[in-house]
Amino acid sequence: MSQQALSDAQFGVAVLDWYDRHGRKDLPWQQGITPYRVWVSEIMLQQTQVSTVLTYFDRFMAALPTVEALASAAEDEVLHLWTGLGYYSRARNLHKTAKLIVADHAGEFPQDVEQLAELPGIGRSTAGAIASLSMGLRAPILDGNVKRVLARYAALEGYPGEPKVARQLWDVAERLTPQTRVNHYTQAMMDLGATLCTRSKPSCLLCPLKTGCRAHLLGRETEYPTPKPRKTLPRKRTLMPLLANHEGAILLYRRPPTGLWGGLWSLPELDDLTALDPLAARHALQLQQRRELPTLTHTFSHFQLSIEPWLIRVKSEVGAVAEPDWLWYNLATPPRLGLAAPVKTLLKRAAAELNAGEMS
DNA sequence: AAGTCGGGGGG
DNA sequence: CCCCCAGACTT
Repeated sequence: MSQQALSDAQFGVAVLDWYDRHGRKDLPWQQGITPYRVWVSEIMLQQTQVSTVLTYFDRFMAALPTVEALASAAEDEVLHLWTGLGYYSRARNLHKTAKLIVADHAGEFPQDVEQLAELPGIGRSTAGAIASLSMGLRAPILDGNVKRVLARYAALEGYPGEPKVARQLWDVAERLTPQTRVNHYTQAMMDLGATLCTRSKPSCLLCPLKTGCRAHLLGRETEYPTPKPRKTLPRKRTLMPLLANHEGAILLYRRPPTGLWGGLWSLPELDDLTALDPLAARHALQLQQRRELPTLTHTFSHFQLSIEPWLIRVKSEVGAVAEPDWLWYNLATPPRLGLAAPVKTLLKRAAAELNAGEMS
């Protein structure tokens, strides 16, 4: 295998070869394959992990072995068989579709992706899965596994939930789907995503696509696909006192080596002003004038921090700060040390405030 | 484009 | 705790 990107044809060959060696072939819905069995399994597997579906599929098929049996079953019976699986509209749509197939299609599934996708509960991806897995039709799928494989293979930027990105993914999926053995190809793509190309810690060294995978070549596998953008980040607030002594120095402490702002020097964090007294006592400080500065908002990847800074004049005994991991940060002759970004901003503001105070 | 539907597994 | 899972449908 060359170290260059794979051609579309080579992609299909690599995937099919991997399927022959490592693809899953023993799942219940892979035995005695019919459109009905594949359909039921695909609906169950929507947003539901294989291990969960395993405990439902056989029982459902034993109770309702044919589309006719399902069509004539009571809805209560269908929902009973679905109990615990969640997303119960899937069961209701399953029932509806069974009735439609019996009534309008003589009990036979439409041999056509577009018609399949018109049925209740069957979208484009599920239609592609039914068509390819049970009918041998050349149709792409795009479930969570395949999205991940393709987004990494093409190093496709953007959240797949955006229509523009989804369209690009479908284009890639369409282009890479081979002309033959589409059933094995479809199964292999899902298996790749489920077993090797996992969300975290993917097993790239075992992957048949590693020589052509752009994300892997960039060493950025886990950066694709772009995760769902968090809408409203959790909000937290904190009060940061800028304790300024008479030499124009601010009290900082060093954060623990790991975690947020690990090892950086930062301002103390308090829930409110009442927490100030213990802090002052701890460092032998006499609190004097204090004034609130404008609130500063800092956004982390996982939450938004609202910082309420207070500039507080203090009188300290000489050499009072004896504890390790605390220091007086002299604004006039700043030492070279790591500062959290908002802390740096606040120190700058404090310096301006203190200078202005002296001039007035 | 965003919200809804659900229970379970994994980090 | 949060995110995600063989998505589809509604608003």
